[in-house]
Amino acid sequence: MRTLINRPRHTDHTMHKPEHLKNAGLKTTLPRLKVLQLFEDGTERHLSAEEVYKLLSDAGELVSLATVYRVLTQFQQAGLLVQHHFDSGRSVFELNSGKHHDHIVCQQCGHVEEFYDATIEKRQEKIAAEHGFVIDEHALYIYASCTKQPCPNKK
Amino acid sequence: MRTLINRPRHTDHTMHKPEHLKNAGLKTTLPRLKVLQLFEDGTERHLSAEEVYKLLSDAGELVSLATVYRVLTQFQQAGLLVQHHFDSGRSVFELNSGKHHDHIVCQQCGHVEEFYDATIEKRQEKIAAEHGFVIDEHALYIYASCTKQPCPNKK
DNA sequence: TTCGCAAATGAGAATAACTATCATTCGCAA
DNA sequence: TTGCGAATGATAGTTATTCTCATTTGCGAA
Ligand SMILES: [Mn+2]
Ligand SMILES: [Mn+2]
Ligand SMILES: [Zn+2]
Ligand SMILES: [Zn+2]
Repeated sequence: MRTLINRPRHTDHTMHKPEHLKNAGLKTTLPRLKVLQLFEDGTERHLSAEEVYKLLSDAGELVSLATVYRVLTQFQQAGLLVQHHFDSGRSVFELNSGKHHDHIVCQQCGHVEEFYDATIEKRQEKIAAEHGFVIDEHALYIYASCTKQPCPNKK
Repeated sequence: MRTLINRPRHTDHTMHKPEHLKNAGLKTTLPRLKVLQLFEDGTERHLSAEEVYKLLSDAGELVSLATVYRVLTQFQQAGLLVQHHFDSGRSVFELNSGKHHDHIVCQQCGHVEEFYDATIEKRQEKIAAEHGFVIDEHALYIYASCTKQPCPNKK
């Protein structure tokens, strides 16, 4: 996982956070910056509200849980984050890369792999059309077990 | 949807409910029979715990909500029912037909269409294998809108 | 048939993951 | 700087589901 040290300089492509918030029509506040920072650090791609709260708390960055929930929802509505509903019972968020993808979730360690398959995507459209529907969105979750035992992703 | 009228006679394949429960290693109790009956009637294929509870209550068949939850979980573990997690926030159950299928959920009316696509299924296996995983299970939910307005399934 | 008793149920308390309320604080435009 | 509407924190409230425990029930043994 990449660290924050020796981060590349700002460019049109890598804006810093305040710009992101401005563009999303959200005013620049400390809690919003901290939450966004966490996702942009990229250490963990898929985070639940509780995890965001814990990670910030552990880093001495206190943001109330209510605010974490509010901010995550706002970011998702603004298109900064996308939300997923894994079987775990709580939703997880990730930075919106602009590229749709689906997920493989390891049953041993919870590790998440991403994939995109054009064939599957096309077939879905076809199936929906055949049934008289147009797709708003879809979710494909593959729950799987690592073939290399013990699971190398398990820490 | 198929009706209960002119149901075929019992055969090895179409057992009546007490047999189902016996086979599943569950003792034959009134609440279990009532819940199973509801699903075997086939009027509604995909039911949440709350819906099962309401349908039974409305029919004068009182079964406590706690028992409905317990029984649904037991049936699912016994392989009589399968459980799905639509985006709604509550899980729904359906009779285990033995034939895997995925779902299209209408965003207008909540109507659920079922489909099976061999191409998608095969691709999933391939993708999992490529990533070093073997699939335990998967869920593909297509959230869609009816192209014929207004939605003909909306009651 | 009737017993005995482990298993199942019902009523309601408890939990987990959110969501709403509201008094206080903060960001920012003037 | 100041003023004020938006954002936050603390906490109460919801919703879906699970747990606890006193009471009832299914069913094999007698
Ligand atoms: Mn992802
Ligand atoms: Mn189905
Ligand atoms: Zn996809
Ligand atoms: Zn499938």
